[in-house]
Amino acid sequence: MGIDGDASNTALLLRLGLSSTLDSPSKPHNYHIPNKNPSFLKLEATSFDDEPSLTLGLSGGALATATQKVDVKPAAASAGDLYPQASSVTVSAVSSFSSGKAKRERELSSEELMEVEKKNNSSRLSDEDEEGVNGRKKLRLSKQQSALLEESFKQHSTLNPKQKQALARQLNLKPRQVEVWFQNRRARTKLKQTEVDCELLKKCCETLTDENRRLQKEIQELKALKLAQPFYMHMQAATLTMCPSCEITSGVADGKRNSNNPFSMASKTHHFYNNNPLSNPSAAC
DNA sequence: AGGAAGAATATGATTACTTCA
DNA sequence: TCTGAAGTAATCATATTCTTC
Repeated sequence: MGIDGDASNTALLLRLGLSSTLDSPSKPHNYHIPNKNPSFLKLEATSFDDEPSLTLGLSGGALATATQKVDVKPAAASAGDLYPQASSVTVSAVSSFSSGKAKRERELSSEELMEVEKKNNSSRLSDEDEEGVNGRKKLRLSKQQSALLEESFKQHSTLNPKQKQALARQLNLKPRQVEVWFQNRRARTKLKQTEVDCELLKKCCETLTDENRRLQKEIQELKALKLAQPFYMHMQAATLTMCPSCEITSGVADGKRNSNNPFSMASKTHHFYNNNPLSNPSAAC
């Protein structure tokens, strides 16, 4: 897939390049291509038809002065020998202007490339050489590598460049691979956490549903009680006015008020809910 | 054969730094 | 010299692809 994408980009850019004059790019230094917007790229490239700084000759190095990225290209090509999955090497002159590839080629610069070349005889190299350049080859991390990565991840879920380099050296991997591993690891962690949160919310939802059901039932019971209220209110008024221990004298008035407000829980609780007015009227006190 | 795991890739956003008018 | 705009590079999150088991 990635290769197809590269191919299409290549076709586009080559076409644009050929439509331009290949010599003397007039804006070699400041030319900027928004690598995240192909349509914009096309527009801008055509609008600069007479200033063809986008002519990325397939011969490679033709526009070596165009950008810093192009300077990296020969090194990237050598790295491509090591890492066949980076098949974009064949179109590196073009793809170096697209975000992902450009980044990777950037990463293969300087000391890393030296390191990569040092590793020419590593076991991984022989494996990848055998795989050829078609399609990407999936690396299988060894248990030791995974353990060390996990250990490192426990300490810090993100790496600074030095840590990344050191870890890559230690693991005999590319810094990019370490970076990718950490990115994926963070993503997996987040996914796991999301799943845990989801489970938690489900349980919470179930609890609330139960609670809601219980409260609905209670409402039904209260409504049923309310139907019988005239009888109870009558009793209540009489009882309250005669409460011997509290000597509540406002019973009648309160009783009237409460009868107008059947949801007055304080009075209801006092007289109906917590106590049986029929058995012991003064117990609530 | 089909699914899961996970490595790799693509893409967009953000930030810091540099350059230049 | 200061400043703001534009360009560049690095890094991250996220989504997706694709290989391997």
